[in-house]
Amino acid sequence: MEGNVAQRGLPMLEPVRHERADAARNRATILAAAEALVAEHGAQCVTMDQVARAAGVGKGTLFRHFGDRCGLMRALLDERERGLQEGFIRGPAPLGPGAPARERLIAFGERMLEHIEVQGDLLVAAENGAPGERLRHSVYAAYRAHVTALLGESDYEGDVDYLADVLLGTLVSELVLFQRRERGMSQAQLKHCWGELVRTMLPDG
Amino acid sequence: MEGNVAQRGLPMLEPVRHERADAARNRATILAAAEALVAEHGAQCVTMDQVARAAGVGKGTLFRHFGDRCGLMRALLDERERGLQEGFIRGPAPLGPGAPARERLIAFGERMLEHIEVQGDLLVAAENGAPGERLRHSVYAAYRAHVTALLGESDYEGDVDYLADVLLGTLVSELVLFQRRERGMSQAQLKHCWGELVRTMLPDG
DNA sequence: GAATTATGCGGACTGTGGTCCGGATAGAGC
DNA sequence: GCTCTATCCGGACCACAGTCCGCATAATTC
Repeated sequence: MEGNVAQRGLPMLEPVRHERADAARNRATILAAAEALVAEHGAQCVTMDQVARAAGVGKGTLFRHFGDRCGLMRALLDERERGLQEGFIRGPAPLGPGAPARERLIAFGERMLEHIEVQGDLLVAAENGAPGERLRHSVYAAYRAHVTALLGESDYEGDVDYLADVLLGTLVSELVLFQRRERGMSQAQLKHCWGELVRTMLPDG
Repeated sequence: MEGNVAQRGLPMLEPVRHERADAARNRATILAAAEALVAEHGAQCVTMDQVARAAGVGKGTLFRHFGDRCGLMRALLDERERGLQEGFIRGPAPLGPGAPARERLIAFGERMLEHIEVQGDLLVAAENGAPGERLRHSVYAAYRAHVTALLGESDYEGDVDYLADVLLGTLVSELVLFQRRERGMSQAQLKHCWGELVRTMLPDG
């Protein structure tokens, strides 16, 4: 697990002893097997036993590497999620720096909606853990920090931390998928509504 | 289960055959047992087997009456939740009719925050079901209809259905409990932020 | 390359939510 | 009261997430 933490770029106090070669091999095998199974059956329908069997690995190995089901799903999302964050932090405007905060925020939401469009079921599976776990997790913290920073740049006068939670609540994958699939809203509509929402909250720039 | 539906006041096409006496007795016994267990151990720590044993009833009975764990939790919340809805619909202003839409909306959120304060864990347990189930459920639909109606009364120009989801997303018990317990926000702070949020979205009355 | 140790492995095991179905029984009709 | 049937009951059963621990082995040290 520590090896994994190191790979994810999370803070660490001292060099983590590198993972044993067989462990690294197993992690890769598991991820590949899980990815294939998810692609074939959908994230909701893949069981941990299936993944273990497909990877030719014991269940214990699976859980030691990824902690729990959500951890495995997050690991599958990890690469693409890091790509997202790159775009927010260092990518071209309006997503990245260079545009006014309001435009960046709108672009952020639109990007997230696209992400949900593609990774929806996986996101739901990854967020579907113990109560509050989603909010405690570093991915949420990163998004929140980004939104909070943008709100701080703007001339919004209220509590930016609170508003960040409000805005991110709008982009919860469970909700967005519901709006898309069961309320029949198009992605364009959702993007438009998001834009209007942000414009209403941040009237100028 | 149909008997339950009738009790809850949901739409029904024709008179539901009344529930057998033993079934009604069992439902009451189960609810009493569940309430006691939840009061003692907290909703998260109560298992369905425990409830069945405490009620002196088979597991099958439990699940036939309440569908699943969330259903049982919802049933425990039911009475108080109906009280809430009464207050919104027919209670005194500013919660009920008589006040301007914006004031009613603010009062609505404050009332919900108080509800979460008291029933938090039970609410989380009740919402913690299959993905999207929460949103599909009639309780959410009722809240949403109420908020949508209030927004419709106001002079808000955007998509009121979308805004209703946004506002209700702010009042998700998982999020509120996180803000209260792990972010150290007071209830007064949350109420204040909610009020500011609504005032920002609906600048005039 | 032998000995030692930390790390990883596997799969049996547990706890829990949820299903199923043979048997019991309340209530209706007589 | 007797019969009949729709409804309900109970608990054995299943699926799945997650744990545990004795065994295997990669890495390290000499």
